[in-house]
Amino acid sequence: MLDIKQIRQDPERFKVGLDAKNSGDELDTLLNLDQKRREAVTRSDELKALRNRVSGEIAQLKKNKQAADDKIQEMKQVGAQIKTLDEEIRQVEEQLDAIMITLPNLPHETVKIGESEEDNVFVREWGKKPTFDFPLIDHLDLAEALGILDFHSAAKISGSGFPLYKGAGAKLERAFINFMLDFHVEKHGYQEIFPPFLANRKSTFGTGQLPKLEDDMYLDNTDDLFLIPTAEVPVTNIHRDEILAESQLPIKYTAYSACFRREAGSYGKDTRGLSRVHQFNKVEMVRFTVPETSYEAHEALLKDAEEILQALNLHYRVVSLCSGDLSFAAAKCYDIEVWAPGSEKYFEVSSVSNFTDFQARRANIRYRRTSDKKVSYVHTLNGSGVATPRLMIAFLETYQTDEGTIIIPEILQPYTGFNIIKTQP
RNA sequence: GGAGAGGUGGCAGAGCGGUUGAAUGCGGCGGCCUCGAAAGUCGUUUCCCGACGUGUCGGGACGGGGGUUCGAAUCCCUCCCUCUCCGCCA
Repeated sequence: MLDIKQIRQDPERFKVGLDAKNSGDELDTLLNLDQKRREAVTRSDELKALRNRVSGEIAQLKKNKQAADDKIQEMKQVGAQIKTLDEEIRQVEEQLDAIMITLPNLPHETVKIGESEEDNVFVREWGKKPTFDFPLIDHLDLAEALGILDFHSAAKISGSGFPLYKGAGAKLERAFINFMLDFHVEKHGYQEIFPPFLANRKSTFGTGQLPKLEDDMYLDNTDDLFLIPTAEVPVTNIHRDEILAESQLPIKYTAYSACFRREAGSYGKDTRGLSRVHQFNKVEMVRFTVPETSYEAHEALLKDAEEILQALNLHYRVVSLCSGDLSFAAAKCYDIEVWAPGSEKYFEVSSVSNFTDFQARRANIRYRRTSDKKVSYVHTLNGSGVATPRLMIAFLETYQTDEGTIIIPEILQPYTGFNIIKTQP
């Protein structure tokens, strides 16, 4: 959520920022409604002040056993006026909110103005594309031949786009998760969280999925709960409606969760095998910081995610999203794309975003400054560290042998308990 | 799912129609005391909205929403949540 006071003070800045995010220009309507609201609030407050004063007088009169009927009659009128005004205010606020909740965060000054993915900026790469002296197979053919991935059974159980891992494949998936969690806890100092996988409307609104992305989430209608599309939702909402002490910041959480996405209408491009699925596993990192340090934290978060791929010795590149490709709540975002040699493609395995005070304002997450005891909004950030399906793609394709087996790098062996994946029985 | 109890400030816990933003205690912060600390003691300690000389004034908030009333933390309705017991269940 943006700050209506800031918009009021400097509409031009917001106009420019929203344009950069290809977002509608409802600013004039918004400012008119804001004006209307403030005028009505002032009138209502004046009447309430009158009512409070006279009600006090009535109380005195009654105490002294004197008649107060004329004052009571008068206040009855005032009460009716207040009711009408408050109803008017409620309606104006409803219209105001309807616009406010659809306005995206403004892009940071370092973000390139652009339309789409095409305009994203290359930041850096790590390692290089590995070379092989035998013909490569892509992850789906590899995994099905090895018997570690079974989409056919999953389709029978649930539908298309649900992975089912078997044997060493299941163990490898679990190894990824445990390896990443331990890494972030032990090397990067995050506190581990195991959150609920279903979240209510307030939570999904707080992180910015609602209202725009409602159709992208699975909804349990009976209880009005959403299957989380990312652990960002429950973990960020841990501190919803709280005022933290500055001394508590920064807060660093990491959490594994299953993630559920309907991915409606995304059939066609880039959907082969594990590249786009309805349910996947992800280890997420979430940070809460004071505003002054959020961009430093953003860079640190990016490095925390990168180190996972470095530890697994997988080649990747980092891009900085242009304004038009930024998500609704993000002010700045890096994507990490891992190289999959069999598919000959880069796959996005991590999005690392700074939401500044946008989510904090929606979720009402604040902190009290030590210096002047004033309360203001924290900055929230998160990044995948990382999502497993595309990691699996890159991993299988990078570590394949000419015999169709998969070599497990040493760092992962304590988690898998084996050093090679051969055809499953 | 059924029955009962309850949701008040950072926490505990009063108030149950008329200066109650809210007693009291704990915690926090500041002063005094002390070489220093503890103890003691005095003071202080919520957030949101609006107006303007930015500090003051006005309004609002006692789980959320609605109602009754001149006036609601206090009465009524409704939803949510927590606890206890019963039922069901991994």
